[in-house]
Amino acid sequence: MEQSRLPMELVHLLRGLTVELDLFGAEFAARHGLHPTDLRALVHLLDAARAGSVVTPGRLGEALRLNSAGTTGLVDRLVRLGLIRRERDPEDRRKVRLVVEGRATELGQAFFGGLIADLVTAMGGFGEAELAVAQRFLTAMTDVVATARAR
Amino acid sequence: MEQSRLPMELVHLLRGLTVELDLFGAEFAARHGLHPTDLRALVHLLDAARAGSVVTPGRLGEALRLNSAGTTGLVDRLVRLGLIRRERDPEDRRKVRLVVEGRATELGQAFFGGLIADLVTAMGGFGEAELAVAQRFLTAMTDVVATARAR
DNA sequence: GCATGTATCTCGCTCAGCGAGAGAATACGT
DNA sequence: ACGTATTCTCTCGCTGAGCGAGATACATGC
Repeated sequence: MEQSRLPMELVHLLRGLTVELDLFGAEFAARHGLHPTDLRALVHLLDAARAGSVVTPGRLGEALRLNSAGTTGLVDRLVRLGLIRRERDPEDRRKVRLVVEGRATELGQAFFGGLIADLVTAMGGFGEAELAVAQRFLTAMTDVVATARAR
Repeated sequence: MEQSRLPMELVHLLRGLTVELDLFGAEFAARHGLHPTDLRALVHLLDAARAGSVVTPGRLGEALRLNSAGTTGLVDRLVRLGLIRRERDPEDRRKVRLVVEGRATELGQAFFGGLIADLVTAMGGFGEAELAVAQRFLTAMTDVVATARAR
């Protein structure tokens, strides 16, 4: 029988949170007729669009750990759903730019909008200093996972 | 141009953390020749085993959002990998008990062991009061997601 | 006993993703 | 310039995870 310690409880909380977020995403995806991978791609594309960076099939596939054949299939699906369109890069005509359509932004808003608002509201129950602690904590944990992954 | 606020930064941190953890899991799974679903199932089975509760194909499929056909296939894979075995429930002979083998526990240890140790070490950089804040924060965020999911 | 319900499995199918490699455009060495 | 290597994307054929429909076996209420 091991003693109940705070760190282990926190580990389980972290895992539980990711499980909930994954399920939330999976259920949202299913409700909108797209696959988990499609949603992950959408998130990546919207992030890039907000950051103003160009996404090509190659970069998208790399981010999602798909090979080129799978990536082509994914992009085909997103195009068929009217979420993105292909555009030849005039600078390097081997490349294809993936441009997000209005529908994609709307869908992203529907996905994140409500949840983000709820999360921010819940953060209202914490003081500025406490949120700063949470920030430091999350950053530290993310770094640990990223480092472990790199190994 | 919106002002940069702490809550939004925290939302992004939460998302980034789940992405890292998902990738960590996916890469571990690939390295051991199993699919993301198999790993999710393994985690669920080990959790249940630790809690001393019985898992049937029905319960497992429900937890993973698979239908009965997919669940049978999943269980077949795990059996073939030597991670679990089927056992008829003597109380209700329609049911099958999924019993984890030693290999499964070892694999779970290999998956979680190192990461958990690193996470706990990183938590050493925080005071008791700070960890308590992190705990309250994570609990609140998990509740928000769970509630949003239930809607 | 018979109908109804529950737990699991079988069958046939769809389609996401893989490996291999082709096609098209660019970069580079000489 | 010119052929060769490299880069980016797409095509083809295939495997297998997961689905819908339904079969099978056991349990339970009338």
